[in-house]
Amino acid sequence: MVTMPDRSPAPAGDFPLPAVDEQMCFALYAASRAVVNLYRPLLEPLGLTYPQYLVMMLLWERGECWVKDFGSVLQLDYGTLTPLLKRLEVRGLLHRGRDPRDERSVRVVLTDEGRRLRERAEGIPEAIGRVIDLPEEEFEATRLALRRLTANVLAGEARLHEDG
Amino acid sequence: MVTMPDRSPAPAGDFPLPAVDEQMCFALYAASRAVVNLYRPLLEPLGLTYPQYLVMMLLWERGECWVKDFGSVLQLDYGTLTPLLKRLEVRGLLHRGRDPRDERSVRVVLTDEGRRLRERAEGIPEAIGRVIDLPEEEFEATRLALRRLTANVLAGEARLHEDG
DNA sequence: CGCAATTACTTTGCGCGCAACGAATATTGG
DNA sequence: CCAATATTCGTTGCGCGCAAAGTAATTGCG
Repeated sequence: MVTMPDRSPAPAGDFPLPAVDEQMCFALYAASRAVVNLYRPLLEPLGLTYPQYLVMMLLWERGECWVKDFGSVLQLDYGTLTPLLKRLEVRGLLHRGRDPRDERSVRVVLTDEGRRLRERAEGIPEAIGRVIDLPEEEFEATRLALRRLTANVLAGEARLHEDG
Repeated sequence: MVTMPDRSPAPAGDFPLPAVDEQMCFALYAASRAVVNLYRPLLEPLGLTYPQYLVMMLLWERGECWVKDFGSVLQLDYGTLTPLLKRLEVRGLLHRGRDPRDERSVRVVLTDEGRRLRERAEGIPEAIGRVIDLPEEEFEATRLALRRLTANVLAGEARLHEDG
């Protein structure tokens, strides 16, 4: 890398592309990262990352899961889930084991320590809500709009794959 | 890892935690990843990842940038930007160089090849819009709701840091 | 002026996310 | 029953995203 001359190059011309910070995709990307960053200091005392917290919430809700359940609910693939679950197992929060009736499947169950961690996580959603501080109605409307958006995106993607 | 017995363990009890797939944070996380996945096949022919596309859009808009501009607009830190910009430089899409008037700052300018790439990217926003297929009004409302949400999150985060 | 604080960037380490490839088990069709 | 196919999971490689620590240049203050 070399030092550069002082002049400014000519701008790129007219702009058929919308400005980056006015596009839906960027609004989503920025909002998602901002919210995950909000969780970080609350999850750090529990020793959890945000995706690990999602996995633990599903386990707290169901008590047990198969790995493919995490995949279908959280939309994560095995390349992400396998090492993530291994780390949680090493930390003693869960056990993993093959289903004897179908040796392909891996069942995941909470340990007592994993169950106990739930109590320390109970205040998190409310704490997050206080910081975000949006009217309940607007908060709910935004959440539902995101679900419709995601559903449309996944449907559109499927449409592309089946014909063109 | 060992095979496991057949029985299901008892569920975790009552659920003061809302279900994972009904929380705002997960709606955001899922929507953001779904949309980025929608861009992937469109960006792959250009040899760009999604964050690289964001950087290029800002450059197409301004012609040149300082590294800290990417940081403030895209909310990315140097640990992400430095290697990303190096990869784009190796690909010949931009040049990086120290500002002779302030040797701390690094200026980033498009190469001719980087400018030419813009033409191949022009159809992307419209193609994405066709796949998402939401009424213009709802699309816009969701985008603005996300901007308000992000603004509130960042303001709330700042509030936590200044007093407690 | 001198020196502490600040700014702009780089580097390292770690945990995702995802594609691509591969392995093992289960299911289905002939 | 056997072969082809599908399902479930694992591994590898790469590019983010972020924290923490470090470097070099500039600014601000007494």
